[in-house]
Amino acid sequence: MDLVILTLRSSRLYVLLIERGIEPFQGALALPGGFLSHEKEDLVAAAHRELAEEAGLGPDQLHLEQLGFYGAPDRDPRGRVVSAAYLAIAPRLPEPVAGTDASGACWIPVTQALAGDAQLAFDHEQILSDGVDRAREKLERSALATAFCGPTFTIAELQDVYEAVWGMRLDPRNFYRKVQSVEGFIVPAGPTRKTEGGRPARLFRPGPRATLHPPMIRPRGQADKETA
Amino acid sequence: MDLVILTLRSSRLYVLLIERGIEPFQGALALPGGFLSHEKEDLVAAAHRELAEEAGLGPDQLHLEQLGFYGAPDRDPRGRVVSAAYLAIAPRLPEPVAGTDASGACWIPVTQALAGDAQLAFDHEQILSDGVDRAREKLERSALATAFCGPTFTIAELQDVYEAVWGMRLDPRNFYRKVQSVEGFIVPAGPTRKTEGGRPARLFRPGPRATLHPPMIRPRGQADKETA
DNA sequence: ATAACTTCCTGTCACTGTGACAGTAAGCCT
DNA sequence: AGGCTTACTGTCACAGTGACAGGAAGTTAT
Repeated sequence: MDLVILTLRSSRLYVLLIERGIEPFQGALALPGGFLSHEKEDLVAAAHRELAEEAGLGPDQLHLEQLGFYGAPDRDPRGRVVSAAYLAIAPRLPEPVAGTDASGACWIPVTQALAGDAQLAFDHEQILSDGVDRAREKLERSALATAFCGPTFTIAELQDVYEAVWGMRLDPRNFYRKVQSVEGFIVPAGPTRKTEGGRPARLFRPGPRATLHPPMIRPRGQADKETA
Repeated sequence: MDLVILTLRSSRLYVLLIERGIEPFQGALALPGGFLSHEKEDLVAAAHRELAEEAGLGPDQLHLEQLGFYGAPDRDPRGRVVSAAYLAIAPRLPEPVAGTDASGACWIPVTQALAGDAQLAFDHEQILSDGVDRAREKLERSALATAFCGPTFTIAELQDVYEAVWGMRLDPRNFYRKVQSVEGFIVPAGPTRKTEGGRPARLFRPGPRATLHPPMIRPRGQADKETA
């Protein structure tokens, strides 16, 4: 079982990778994962267990969904290993990795992990790519973006999520209009305010609606955020 | 491994089901499937093999994609069985099931299979429901609908696909405008014509474009086709 | 042949939602 | 008080859709 754990750090999309301590691919970076422990363990429960062990993440305030299964006969030199991949979205975390048992766990920018120069073990580059694609698509027509944020957030923070995952800049004014027009996407969280430099921003919570209608539109063929 | 094989028959969406000959769930309807035969067989190859055995469908002119894995500990009374589910879309077929080795294979309307009165084996009702949902979503932003048709088709036939899968009626004039405006979705297939009652219709082939921009819009909260 | 009928295809108009802008409001700092 | 930063509100043109009517091209009936 492999896990694609995504989060946001300083306006960039990061993935949790682990340096392998054993062969094959010793020393290379790989997605966290493992095998099923008990005979009667649920797959989702196993994913949550791995998530707690490797990243110290509890099952609350965390999005977890099936990504796919990867079963090419030659993906593992030891023989046929069919792996179930899960996609997890974690909110912003204060510290990279807290007390875990994994040796070399670290957050790596997705752009860097997929650049090609960082060789990932097995077919993990493909799995990571599929996971990021899934996240990009789900931002369009679901409220998944709120999973990247804490319990409350500002609209600017939410926009930051979209820009980091999609890798492009968005117009703040149109973004405000859009997220406010979709009823039930985000709801005001009291008159509370948080500040950081300029005028205080209103806080919001995730709303009851899970699907966005009409969907968020991802501009096509636009310049990458990195080049801006 | 389980297969959700969908097709269109007389403007309705059908799924291929098989009456189980052995316990557990003997006599109940189930999705076709099987276990991996050779140690080094690819998963997709295994799906194609099952597809040929159970439904007589070759790998050409057939859409096949991963659907998900189902691993609840109690899904099979014999113990933990993790199953990989595939979604297959087959074009209109002249006869239900040709010379296959499966005993009681038959096409069943999806509405009937999901009605609840037809108890499916294991968690196959859930898998089928997920497969139909996947197909519904992919019709919105991909050219998957052409997989339900033969090598050439009319626009009315394509609309039939959308109406059957979505379970709702669409306006033919707006549908014409929409599919023609998306460049590369469908391309004219010669000046050929086919007829059936009224004015002959132009024939089209699937175009090079796999994704639809802007996407096909599924009307929300509309009356079901069956009630019209 | 002509009319009726079927199905295929083309237009038109109002409205929703977006892209692309400028401008105001509300806090901090000097 | 002025300047700076960030948060928020409006306005206009345009693309795309929903909801209609009407013409085009065949078959069948009279």
